[in-house]
Amino acid sequence: MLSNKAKYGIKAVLYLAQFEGEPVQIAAIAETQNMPKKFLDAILLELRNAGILRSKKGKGGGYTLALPARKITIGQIVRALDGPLAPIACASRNAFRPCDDCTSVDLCEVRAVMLEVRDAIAAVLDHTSVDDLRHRRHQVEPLLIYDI
Amino acid sequence: MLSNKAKYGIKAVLYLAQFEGEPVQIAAIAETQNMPKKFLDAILLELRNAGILRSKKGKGGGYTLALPARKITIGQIVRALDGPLAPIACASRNAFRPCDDCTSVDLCEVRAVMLEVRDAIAAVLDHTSVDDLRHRRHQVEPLLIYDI
DNA sequence: ATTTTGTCTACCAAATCTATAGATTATATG
DNA sequence: CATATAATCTATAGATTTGGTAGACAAAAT
Repeated sequence: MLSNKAKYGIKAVLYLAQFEGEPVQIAAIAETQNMPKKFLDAILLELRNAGILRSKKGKGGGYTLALPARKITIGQIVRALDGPLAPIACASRNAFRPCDDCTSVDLCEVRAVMLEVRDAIAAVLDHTSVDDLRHRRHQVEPLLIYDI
Repeated sequence: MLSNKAKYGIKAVLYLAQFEGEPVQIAAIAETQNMPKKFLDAILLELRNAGILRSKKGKGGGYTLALPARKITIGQIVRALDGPLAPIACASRNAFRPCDDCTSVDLCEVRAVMLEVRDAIAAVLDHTSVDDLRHRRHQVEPLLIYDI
């Protein structure tokens, strides 16, 4: 599940990517992107602490990307704000934690599928950069094509 | 995110699949599978209402699969218990709902990636049946292979 | 020194998750 | 019919997470 926090975070980074290097203030992002300013405060701070953004205080300050847009993946942003991508902790590759009720981690069928799911999610999010997303054709295909 | 509810639900269905047609009582599932009985009560009821399980009251009663195990997918179970697979409502194909803060659904980049994610998740869960999972070799590959 | 802008600490309301308790209803069997 | 069995329904409740808000503080530019 993608929280509002992560959604705002992605949108904010996407917005920042438009201003190569030039600092943008929180207030400007909040207004143009339609997000609560104070909430965005905390989000941008987390992204800064994760090394995705850079900040500058005082007049003329604001936030910028800490890396080129093609080096920042959506996966990094989501992980920084929502934690591991895996649907369940025992299926996480970077933050594994066994279930309390599980007798055998290795034989758990639920874990087996959820590992596949986590890999499928990571395959998408870790291979989509902010730059990719910005230049993507987002033509929405008719829903019927995908309904099985 | 997979809730405990859905995890218990999958495990319970998997367990039921071992007893072709023969009713199994909630208490028996709860004990052998290490789940809170009363919680499981509610879960099995939901799965019954979703047409995945069948129940029989009274002596000799219990729960059975309502369909052959190869006709029940993990996707069905998860949807019945946790709702839509999509990470965000605007990216759901069966339960679409636009975001409050979104100005243009069609042009939203977040939605575009999340649609891909939802398809990736569904591809796994809708193509894995209870039967598949039961007979799967669940050898766990070394984690390193998948770390990119 | 003052203004601007990010940073930090605390707090809070609402929703969701994870159950639990207890009464009730249907079914099989003697 | 009486009884035991097992699912079902209703109600409630604690814990955690989500989605914020308020206000003081710190750094930088002018």
